[in-house]
Amino acid sequence: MTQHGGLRELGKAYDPAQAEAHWYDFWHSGGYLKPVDRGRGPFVMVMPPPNVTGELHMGHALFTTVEDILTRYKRMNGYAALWLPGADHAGIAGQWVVERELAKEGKTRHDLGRESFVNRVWDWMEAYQERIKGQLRALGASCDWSRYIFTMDPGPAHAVRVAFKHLYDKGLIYRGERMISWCPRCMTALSDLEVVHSQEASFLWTLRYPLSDGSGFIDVATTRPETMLGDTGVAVHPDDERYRDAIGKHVRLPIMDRPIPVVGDDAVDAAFGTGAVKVTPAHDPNDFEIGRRHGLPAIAVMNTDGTMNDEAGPFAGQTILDARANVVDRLREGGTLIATTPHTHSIGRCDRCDSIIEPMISKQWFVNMAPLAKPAIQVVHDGQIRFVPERFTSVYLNWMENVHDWCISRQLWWGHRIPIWYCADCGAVAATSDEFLIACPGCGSRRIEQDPDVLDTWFSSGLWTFSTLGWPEQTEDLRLYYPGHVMETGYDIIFLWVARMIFLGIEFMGVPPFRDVYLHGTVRDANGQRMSKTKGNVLDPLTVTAEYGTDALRFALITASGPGNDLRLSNERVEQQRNFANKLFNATRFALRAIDMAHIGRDSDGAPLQPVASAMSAPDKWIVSRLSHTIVEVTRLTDAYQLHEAGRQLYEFIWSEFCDWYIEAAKVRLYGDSGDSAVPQTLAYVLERTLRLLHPYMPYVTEELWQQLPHPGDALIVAPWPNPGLRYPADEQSFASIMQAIREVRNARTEHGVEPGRKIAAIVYPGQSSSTYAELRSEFQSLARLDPRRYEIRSGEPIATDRAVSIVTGNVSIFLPLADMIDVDAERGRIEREIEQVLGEIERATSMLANQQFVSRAPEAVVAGHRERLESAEERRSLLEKRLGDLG
RNA sequence: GGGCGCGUAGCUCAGCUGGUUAGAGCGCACGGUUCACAUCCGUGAGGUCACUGGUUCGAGUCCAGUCGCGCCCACCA
Repeated sequence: MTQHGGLRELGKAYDPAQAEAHWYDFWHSGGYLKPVDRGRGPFVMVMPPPNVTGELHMGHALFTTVEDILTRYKRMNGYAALWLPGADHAGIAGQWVVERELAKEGKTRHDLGRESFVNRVWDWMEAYQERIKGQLRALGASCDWSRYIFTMDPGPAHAVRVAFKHLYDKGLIYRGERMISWCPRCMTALSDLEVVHSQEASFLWTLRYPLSDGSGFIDVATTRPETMLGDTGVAVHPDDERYRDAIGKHVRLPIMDRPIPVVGDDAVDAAFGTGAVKVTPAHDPNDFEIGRRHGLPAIAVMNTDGTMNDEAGPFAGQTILDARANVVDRLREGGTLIATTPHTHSIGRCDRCDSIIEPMISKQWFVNMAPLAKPAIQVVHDGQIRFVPERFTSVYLNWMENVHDWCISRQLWWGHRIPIWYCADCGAVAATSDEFLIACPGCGSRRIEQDPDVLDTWFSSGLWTFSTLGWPEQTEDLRLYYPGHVMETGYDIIFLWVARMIFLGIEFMGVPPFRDVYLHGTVRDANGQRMSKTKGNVLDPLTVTAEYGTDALRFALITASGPGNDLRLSNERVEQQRNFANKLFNATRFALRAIDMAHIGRDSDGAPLQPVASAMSAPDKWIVSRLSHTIVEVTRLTDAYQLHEAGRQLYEFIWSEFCDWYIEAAKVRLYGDSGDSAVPQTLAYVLERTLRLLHPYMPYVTEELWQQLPHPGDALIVAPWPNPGLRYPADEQSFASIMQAIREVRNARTEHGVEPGRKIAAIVYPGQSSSTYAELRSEFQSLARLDPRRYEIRSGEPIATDRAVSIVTGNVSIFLPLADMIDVDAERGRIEREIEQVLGEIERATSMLANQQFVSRAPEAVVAGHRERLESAEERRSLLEKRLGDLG
């Protein structure tokens, strides 16, 4: 094993573990993972930084695969490819994993205090960052480790403060008392996006509120009876006949026994429930708005920890759910509970901990979105940013056009501290880009205190495309690598992350941070279920990789489904791709034996020369031509982000065309006595380019094998992307026709029960294809397993041969005199069926060609194709009919 | 209440810009130990492309509608 590529012993089967350990080091230590200017300018992709909360999962394996393919592809195409890795401190999720650890020791973060708790989280982050780096390497990620960066590193932290101050100074960040989503378990405010809504079964309770003047009552329907303790009004639709007279009157709130007004408001749906709504401005976003319109006070009856407060009177101290039950009981006893109806409605839960979210009025920091959204909509509208697949464009626009202000403060300890300081003396509020403020900028007082809250983790993520490059410093990296080209991530974080990178990129850098947004789907298990630890259906990338190899996992992931679609992964699927890697490995072993014995010419770069056309026979030209075709297709598909389809075509080309047909045909000349051939040259040429083509998709096995072959340069990872070579249409066709004939002979053999090993006689009337059959005589003989002494190629019209199976393929007649194995009647039946088929073909083609519309409107080539087809079908029919006549 | 995706062989999915008789892998059936590979090779069976209508010379592919499944967004008590 040499440090610099070089020859390694190839075993009998591909051993991924050995190759992976060796080649990753080779790439890394060779400096190939850093961007190197090769004249085509930069290609930049910033990695979505994994949360440092644990192990990598299959979603990470998927994004690594896609991004690594794109990076390797661009690198081979001569771009200074920068794939910038990093990790995210994961705010609330990061805090939570450490809190859970503490819980095992019977402690809470409050037992430690803020400072030592944060230190504890840092310990976790440092340990797990190393793990995550190792896991990314194991997946073959060819990212630039010299630029690896963490969201809490000094650079990004400084960027966060500078960005905050800038937005604050510009009036785009403000502090206000608003209705926000509150998680009573995490004890923090959340943004709308961190609340997951789902339909859950519950009840609709109807409560009776008596009018204060004794003239009757109003029934209200609610899903949250416990909030009635904080009711400060009842709302009805102003046009609702039933309640029109009540507007302006008061009702007496049961239990709390206080008068609250009845108001008329358009927001009330007269058709729902009783048409009257209790109004709790402190605990419902709708009620908050209604209350504001009518000047109703907001009485908060809950604490931030999910219990009732003193305003809840007799229920103070109870949990919300207990209070609900008790309030309902109490109302029932008092006769004011009128009905309890089963009802499913939407419940919001915390994205992290699944607790039920409470809407609460709270003083928080917000980003004023309207001015930022405007240009972020524009750049997508005018095509500066493109989504792949395209359908996500409208998803993005729809969200951005209706975006609400973004609540960015979190009552957590772990994260970027809000860079705002309050002066105890003069009451000044000061934003700073420094880590600490010594004195109040207003009055010079030292009695200042920093806001205790931290920022939403996505605030720093939103700056990631430039904070990673040194911003706000005007670094060389920033100048060279901003804006980037592709942002690859999951469709589930379009709003959380992609949208925010776009408007923050525009705000701070003046131009959008990337051009193409490639979105991948979710990796599911074999049954289409989301993988989760509780379900126990998780496939761990490293376990799978250890068993089948990284290349196998990557290829399984990439070929499973296209961009934007979810995909199913199973061990069987990975195993299939392991087999593919092994197939390629063995094909190369085969080729190497032939190549080692031949003197293979090289071009000026060291790549094997294209074999001399005059020395090539049809199979050589066929495979070279097919390779050229595959290069064109894989290039086109990779450029179009159709990586799954590119992968499939590579699979087809390598397994079916190269291995099953070319190598099998090549053996005839290699092992035969035909003397010199272009086979070793062709093998070297085709294989070397094929490995280059496959390298982004299967980096390890290709590097391993390529190093064994004559090749240009030192490392496949930086070898030039192959240009399509020559096409040989005539040879492609002639070999394809021989392939078809071979298949038909094999078919006939199987149908007639000929033992696989037995060599049989054959008489071929090739007609116009005589030169093809003459040239490929040995290949045909060998692959169809014919007896050389009883294999004849005859000219002229086919002459009946008794007791023979007859095959008509193209315009060629083949007779297999199988004597006693032939049942004449069955043979006649078979031919009749074939004639029927051909007649159908003839009819279709004839009617199409008779159709004036078709002939005049369809493209020339399509019409010509049908003409040719008709011609050959006619010929085929006459051959078949003659044969039928001969059978008597 | 809006929006999106999916429905193609028993299963999982391709089919990219509409153009022969719709493909792959797995599974199934039959048969194979020749010196690249049994992690393999050969042959085969299997599909009214969810349904209805339309556009077109031509539709799995484009349009409209229907049915079924899934997802996203939205402050309907």
